[in-house]
Amino acid sequence: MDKPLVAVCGPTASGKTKMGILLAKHLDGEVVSVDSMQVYRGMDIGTAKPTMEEREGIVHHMLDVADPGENYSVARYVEEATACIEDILQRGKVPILVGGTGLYLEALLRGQPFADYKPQGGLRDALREEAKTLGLPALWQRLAQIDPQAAGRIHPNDEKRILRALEVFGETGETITRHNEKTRETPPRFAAAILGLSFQDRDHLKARIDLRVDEMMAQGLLEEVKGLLNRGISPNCTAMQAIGYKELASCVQSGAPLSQGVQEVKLRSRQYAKRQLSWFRRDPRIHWLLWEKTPNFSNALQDSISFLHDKGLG
RNA sequence: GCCUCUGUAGCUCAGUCGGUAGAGCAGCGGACUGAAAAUCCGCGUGUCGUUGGUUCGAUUCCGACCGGAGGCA
Repeated sequence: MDKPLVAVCGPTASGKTKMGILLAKHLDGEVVSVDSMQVYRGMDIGTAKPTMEEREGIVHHMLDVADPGENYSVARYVEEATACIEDILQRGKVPILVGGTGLYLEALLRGQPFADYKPQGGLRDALREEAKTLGLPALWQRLAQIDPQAAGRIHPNDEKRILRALEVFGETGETITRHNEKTRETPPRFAAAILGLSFQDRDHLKARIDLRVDEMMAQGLLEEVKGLLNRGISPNCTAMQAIGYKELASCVQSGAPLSQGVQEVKLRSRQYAKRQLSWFRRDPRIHWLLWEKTPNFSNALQDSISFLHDKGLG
């Protein structure tokens, strides 16, 4: 705690990257990406990873730290990004956390402890298998027996969370409810001044998303996706769940018209932006900067600086 | 020109034997603690093409008109 840093969050295509770089230049900082997909090497266009030119000499961390074939996770992210932040602080620079993955940002700032085991063990697969054979309701019933609170909180259709709760219990002997309680008891590791970027009018965000997807196609997103498939990256792995990748990959495999795939990417991006907003909007710490129609970075920078000043930064 | 079919939510369509209507998708809202660009939950937003007629009452039945599709000439 008590280590001040800056974060920039918001929905996709809201201008976080550019804002982060402006702040880093102004505060003599380095950017730490908070993005669950930009961690993968070779996934550049579709994840809107800043190019070397766009970075303007600002050092970026947590990009290209995993192979698309690996299964990355929040736990690994928190560990690695924490090390980056500590290092930046030690060198007397300001860490600027930039990205739209809400869970990663929250876990990172909180210094979230995770249950001490490797999820690669067979239990997760075994549970998944049981869900198929016994049916999900049976597993939810089991959860209700060992952890009624969790069962009350987790919807009977939410397979991922039911399996996760049973997994934590199976691996550690502790319920997920107890684990979560313990997490909440530990004080946050970092204090951050958090800026949130978005548009006043959702239609303007939609327009920006559409435009950006078209730009990605022009930059060769299709080739990037084909390249990953040719390298033998499975369409089932986590990296290929990324928006833009999974739609085009299925286009390539099914032979469906590309225009249809592009429409799908735009649609899924829009829906993703809504989920991001729903995550960030509930966070009262966030200082929002809302674009009128298009981003106005110089105004935003001024606004940010005075906000940071109030927070004792800058 | 004549005949047939058709017009219902933003889109695709169901339905009302006459009592003002409902699905999927889209959209909107929400949840989220080791896959999170993932996963899950909730919400119907409507001159039932227009206009006359019959009727206590018409989106529903009848006529005319308008738009769309097809057929015959």
